[in-house]
Amino acid sequence: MQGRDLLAVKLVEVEAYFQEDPASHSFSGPSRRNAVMFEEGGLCYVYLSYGIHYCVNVVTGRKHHGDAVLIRAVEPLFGLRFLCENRGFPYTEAPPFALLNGPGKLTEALGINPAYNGRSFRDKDFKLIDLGISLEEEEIGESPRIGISKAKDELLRYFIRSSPWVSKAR
DNA sequence: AAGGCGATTGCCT
DNA sequence: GGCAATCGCCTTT
Repeated sequence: MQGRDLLAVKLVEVEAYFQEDPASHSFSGPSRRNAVMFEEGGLCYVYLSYGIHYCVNVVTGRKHHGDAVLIRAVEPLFGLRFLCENRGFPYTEAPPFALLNGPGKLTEALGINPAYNGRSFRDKDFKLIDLGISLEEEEIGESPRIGISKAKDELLRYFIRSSPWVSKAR
């Protein structure tokens, strides 16, 4: 974010993807699109979904091993005005959950686009931070991943049960 | 060179 | 719940 106020969100819903995982973009090995998935963990992988929306992942594996976590929903912490503006929502203190409860929605709100592909989440202006919040086991929901056609039964979607910002079934 | 399809969303019924 | 919108990637000729 350049020349803008701070934007901050909390991750409340994610999905895990692994190299040995038929549902993962990395399953068939490196390609131009998924190349960043095979870099070291801590990088940002952005791809175009359905020719319309961008989705953002955190690369999590070692170099040459294509693992990543898709960010599916976030909760606003700071910069709500910009988040609303980016989505074309009128600003209110309590915006509808539809502002951020989907992988293509949150990238639009945060302004994440293919220019972010390959960036480090440790950059000064683009940082992923451990908030140090500890959750009880039963607070973390598990479910099959959404919108995939392979490995449908794997419970690799994780979400915070108490958060109203998660995208679907809680 | 060409065609099928997807880690989605929003609108319509 | 169904479906159109939309385009780059990947696979196949």
